[in-house]
Amino acid sequence: MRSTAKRTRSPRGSGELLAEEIIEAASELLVEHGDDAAVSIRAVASRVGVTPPSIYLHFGDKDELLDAVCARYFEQLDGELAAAAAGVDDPLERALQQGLAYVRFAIATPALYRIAFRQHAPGPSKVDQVLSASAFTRISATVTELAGEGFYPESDVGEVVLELWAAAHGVASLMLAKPDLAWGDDLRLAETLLRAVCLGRTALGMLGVDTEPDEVRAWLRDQRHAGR
Amino acid sequence: MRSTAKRTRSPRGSGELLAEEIIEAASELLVEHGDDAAVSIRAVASRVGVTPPSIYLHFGDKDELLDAVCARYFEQLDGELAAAAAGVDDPLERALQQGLAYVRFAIATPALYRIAFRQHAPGPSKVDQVLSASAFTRISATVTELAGEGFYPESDVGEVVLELWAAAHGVASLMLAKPDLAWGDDLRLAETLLRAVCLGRTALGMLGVDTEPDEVRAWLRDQRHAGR
DNA sequence: TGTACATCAGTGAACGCGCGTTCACTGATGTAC
DNA sequence: TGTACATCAGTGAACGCGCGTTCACTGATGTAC
Repeated sequence: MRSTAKRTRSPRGSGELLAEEIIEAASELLVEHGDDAAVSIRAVASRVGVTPPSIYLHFGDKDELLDAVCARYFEQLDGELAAAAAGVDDPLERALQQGLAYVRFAIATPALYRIAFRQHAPGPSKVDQVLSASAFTRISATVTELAGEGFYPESDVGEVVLELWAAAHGVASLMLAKPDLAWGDDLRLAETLLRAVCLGRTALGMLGVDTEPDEVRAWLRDQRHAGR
Repeated sequence: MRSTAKRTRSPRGSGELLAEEIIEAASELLVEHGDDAAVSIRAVASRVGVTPPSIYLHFGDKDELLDAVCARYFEQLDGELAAAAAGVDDPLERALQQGLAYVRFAIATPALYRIAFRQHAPGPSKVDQVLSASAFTRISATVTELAGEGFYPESDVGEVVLELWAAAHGVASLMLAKPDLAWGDDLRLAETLLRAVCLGRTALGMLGVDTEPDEVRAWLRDQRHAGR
């Protein structure tokens, strides 16, 4: 473990500086090694240029540090989503772009993404707070706008948000876990999937097709026979 | 770690028996503790009623053991998918049922599911072989049948399979990672998502709507205005 | 039928390692008088 | 202006632990003659 040059002692007022450096160092270790085994208290301390016990001046234990890393990661994700949405007026297109930005962000930082979704103790955590205050809210806003335009009933917004998230998460996560599958060169598959989630229910709903399997099937059969 | 009663020595011919017992013990540890940290060579050996070095008579190292556990898990998944498909004649309904069975299986065994998707060394592994020989093939068969009925062009089958898998994986994985979100009581959300993936592209395709964002948007606007 | 031997599933003890965390400590900096 | 003191960011050394893995070994079983 290459240790960095000795850092100069923080000024009196705030050790917040070191806390930031520690989070940064842990994130970098994850990005560079692509493996959470690379993140030990010792490795993080060494990269910051500080001794291991110093970490405990700023974080109660290792778990708290990892939580902070994830919280910061979700803040960055929110930034990416904001950037992807900037200047995109149509809410449908915006939902798509945000979904794609999500997938891009995830596959660019596999180890961080994986650790951000590690299981943690039940109950409210800092990570969940940050997440629901930023990225989640941003997606919700877009979907709410879609609902406002009549794409879905307002009461479906929460559900649609979860479906979009699940779709984006699914494709990103699976691409990371099984990179040898035929994903194609770009994110076209992700795009198709996200579009199906955004529009599928709308299209069916507008055509007056109920979501009951039997009715969907019957409708599709009719369509097929009519179309031939 | 409670150790089990001493087991009797395996008969001469095959130590395959112990290998099976070891895989089983490791799986049980994952299910019971819900945490991969609970699976150590020592813990597995102790549960089988054997000393740690015995494990190495059957598996080259810990990673090989975990691979075997995952391979077995995917075989079981295939069994679940088969059971879910049994007696369901309509391929659309079958795709839906298989997707739901996938989600149910995953959330019933969180730790196993998580470890089955851990990152492993690139290149062909036993896990991937098993997976592509069983569950993956089973889903492909259903989707191929859908294509045969005209739901998609044959050339889209591979893509649709990945989309279905990503959707099922996404919802399962996210439900496990963020159980506090508003998932509802049953798998209705998963069902809606899977249906959107199965039907969304079909519905749009049948209506002659191209998948280009602009055209989709225009079409939806028309629909909305016409419908009001 | 009896005996020497090969086989091989499993043992017992130990290895070195890196881990998270604790604790008494240092020493530079700011503050009170 | 000078001095004693409080503060507190960071140190150095060590703790106990459980881990994966190795290695020489045992002892029951089957086989050859």
